[in-house]
Amino acid sequence: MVAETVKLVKPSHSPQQNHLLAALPAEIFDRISPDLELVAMPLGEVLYESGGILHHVYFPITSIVSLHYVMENGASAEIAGVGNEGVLGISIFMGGNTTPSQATVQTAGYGYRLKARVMMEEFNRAGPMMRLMLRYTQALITHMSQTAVCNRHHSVEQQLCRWLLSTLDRLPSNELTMTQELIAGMLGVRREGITEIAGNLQRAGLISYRRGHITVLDRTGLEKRTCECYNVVKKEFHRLLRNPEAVKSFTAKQGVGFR
Amino acid sequence: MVAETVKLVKPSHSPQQNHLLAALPAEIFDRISPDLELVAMPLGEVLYESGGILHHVYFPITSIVSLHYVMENGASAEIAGVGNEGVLGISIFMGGNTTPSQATVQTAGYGYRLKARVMMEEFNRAGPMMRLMLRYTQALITHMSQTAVCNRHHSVEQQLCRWLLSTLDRLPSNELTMTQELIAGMLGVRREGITEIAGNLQRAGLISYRRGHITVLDRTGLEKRTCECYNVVKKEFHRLLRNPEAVKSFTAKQGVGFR
DNA sequence: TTAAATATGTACGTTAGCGCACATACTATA
DNA sequence: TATAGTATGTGCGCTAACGTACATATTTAA
Repeated sequence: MVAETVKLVKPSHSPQQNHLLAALPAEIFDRISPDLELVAMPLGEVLYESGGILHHVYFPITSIVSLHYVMENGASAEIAGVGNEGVLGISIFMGGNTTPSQATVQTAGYGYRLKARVMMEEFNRAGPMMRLMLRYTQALITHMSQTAVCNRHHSVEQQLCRWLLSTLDRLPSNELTMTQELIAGMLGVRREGITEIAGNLQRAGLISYRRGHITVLDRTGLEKRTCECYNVVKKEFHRLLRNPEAVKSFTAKQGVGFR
Repeated sequence: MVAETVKLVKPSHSPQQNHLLAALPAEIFDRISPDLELVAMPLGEVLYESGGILHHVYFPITSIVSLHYVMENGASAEIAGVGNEGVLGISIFMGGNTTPSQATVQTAGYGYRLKARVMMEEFNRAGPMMRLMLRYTQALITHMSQTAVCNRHHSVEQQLCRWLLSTLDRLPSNELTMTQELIAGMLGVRREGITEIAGNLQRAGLISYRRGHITVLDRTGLEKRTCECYNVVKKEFHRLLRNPEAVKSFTAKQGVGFR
């Protein structure tokens, strides 16, 4: 009873909060778990620079990281976001050890990291860890592809709704701590554009916000205003990482949670 | 002498024309080569539909295939192009066996295909074939990422130049057989826009074209007009698939050609 | 040789989003 | 509680790209 109270007051972090780690068969999880290192991931921290060598893979649990590319003129655009459903540093096992894109913490929080060497040892067993990582990478490819299409064809309003929804999917509450300036940077659009659209959404009763905080009031309403891209990506993550059939192929135990 | 003439008149197709196949160590190539099937890939052929199950991987040699997503309203946009430097059907080994995107032949030609089962047998040896495929996938991820960024920030003229250059990189001559309508479809823009820009490029002496054919006259000129994306992707392919260090890790013999 | 189909050219009004210049409001710290 | 720093609001002209509607070439098939 006492222990339970303590848990409630100070909920301890657990690797299981990351859906990929949670999906590993016990045997594998136990093998890597001594090497899992809980790390704080403060807002703005750069996990890896463009072209920089990666030393760890990161499994976010309460943080969200943005994969983006910074152009020569300083402008940038998000390629994909990664939260508790995923992992950062795929180029470690895919090969090359570095990418032209950058990874920056977009929502502060915690995550677990694993030394590149440890990940590679496990990956090279060519077992469940490898299959899980490749499946996640395939899902990430869908995410990136859809971002490309979305950037081409959809309005900033649709994209903002999509971004809000997918960020929400990775958070425990319905409040995001995020300035409009930061969101504009993610989407690669003007801050003023976000201000205007956020105002519209607020007037429509879908969100409410104050300086640096956005609360989603009507999720369904946002889903109505966003483009098909949100659902395409969500369904594909679900299919690849939770679907029973898919899961059977890498572990007989359980799938990867994805709300 | 006679044989040589015959060769010149009717140059036979060879799996080595695909840079990935050419990069495989002899032992592995010999093992899969009986299963490599030369196939014609006519313009417009759909290699796989959105959501359709893949039965083969395709290694283009003279053809170019466009990976694109078709939206609910029928509009579409290219995510990446794949020619003799690559392979189609990565979701076979990445997992999931299907993707929301579609693959359509954009430039008619030939390619070799391999049954999914054969590819998987080789991939599952977790040797050079696996590492080569993962490295290629990593390069493709960069390509897709850059497409997303490019769609967000760069002008249609820059994107057209980029598209012409990367298509040229996969062809033996400097002439593309391609209507403006098709190009517009690839880029996901209006046909009239392409007409106008192509006119500009022609007046500037960079290209010349007639109904369904475009000849690049001044490659350097196009490179000056395109955005950084072209070079980012090109360098990354080179680094991942030709760089000696990279190559050493999957074969002691040779790298993957990429002009 | 003609007709039909397809490809390219041109024009014109519309619009989403940009760049810039500020005004206003909130928040933290002195 | 003043002040500086940061976030948000608003307006305005500008431009790239869009949608639409045709005109004019060029190729293929009848």
